[in-house]
Amino acid sequence: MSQTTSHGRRSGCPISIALETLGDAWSLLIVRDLMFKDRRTYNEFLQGEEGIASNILADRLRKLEAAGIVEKQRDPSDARRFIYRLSAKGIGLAPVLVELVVWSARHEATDAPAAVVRAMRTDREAFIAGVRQRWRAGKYSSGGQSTAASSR
Amino acid sequence: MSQTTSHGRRSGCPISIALETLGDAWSLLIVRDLMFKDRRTYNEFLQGEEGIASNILADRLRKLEAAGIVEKQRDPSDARRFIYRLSAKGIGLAPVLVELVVWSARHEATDAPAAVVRAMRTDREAFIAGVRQRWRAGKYSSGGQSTAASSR
DNA sequence: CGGATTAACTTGTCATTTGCAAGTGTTCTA
DNA sequence: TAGAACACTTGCAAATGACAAGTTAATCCG
Repeated sequence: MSQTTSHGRRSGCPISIALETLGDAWSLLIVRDLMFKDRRTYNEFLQGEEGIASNILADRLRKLEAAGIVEKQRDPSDARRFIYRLSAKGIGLAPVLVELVVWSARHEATDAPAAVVRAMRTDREAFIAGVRQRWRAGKYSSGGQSTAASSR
Repeated sequence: MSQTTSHGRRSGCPISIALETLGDAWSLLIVRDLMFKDRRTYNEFLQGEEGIASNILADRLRKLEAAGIVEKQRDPSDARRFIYRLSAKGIGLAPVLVELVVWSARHEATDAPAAVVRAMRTDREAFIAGVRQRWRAGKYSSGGQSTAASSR
């Protein structure tokens, strides 16, 4: 590790700092799972369509928690489980992910429902507000029962 | 490489697809250099404050070009040089980077000028329009002479 | 014109990270 | 109380990353 600055970052650039935590192939997918897919446990992440390896998942969850993006707590109703949630800092990534989806859907062939992408573009603020609301609602309930990313 | 889908992507999720190109520690920094710092040549990227290794830089430039995010051409005024520019797809990442800067500046100690961050937040659309304009202006001139990221 | 310089890479080597398969320890559940 | 669930860990081979030292081609300078 070659570092120039006093606090161990490669530079003070906000983009660079963000990438030190999020700049890899998996971290933002975990955030996506938490934000849009309501996945909350280790096994739910493991079973995601991209097929993350278990050791990498454990490592990334640890780092996301250390970065204050994710919070971990035992499931009160089943002590084998841990429940992972986004922190306020984590849910703050919603605009970034929304813009990334819009960009990707515009330039690549994705399976994102056109209606959702349109909602992200045309009702951007409302869409993000909805994500935040769902997050707040899920904060104290174990089983959130809302649709993952509804348009409107 | 373990891939499930017919076109070699790990999934059809737009975020996952974007991360296959941009999900590493360096690619978005190159985009940042092109978008905000007016760096255009290999050596300018190399001299960036984060200290990318030369082989990694060459690799990422190749991949960004293959992904259609960056375009490469010989410098007409000096045939030793190549000039790298963002494509339309590349400049389309402006909203993503802007949101990333805003998020990062809010949650970490960065050296981003407060005025710039405020402009990004409060005049978001105007800021992005400005980035796009500078990009368009630089498209056919070799030596762009505009300030990197002015507020106002 | 010819030797020094500059620019853009490549190559070699070693350290770190990743991906896969196979465990391990703890808590439920029947 | 025996098994299954869950959240990891460990071991190892392969891929990727960092660092230093080339290499090749095009200018610049005398």
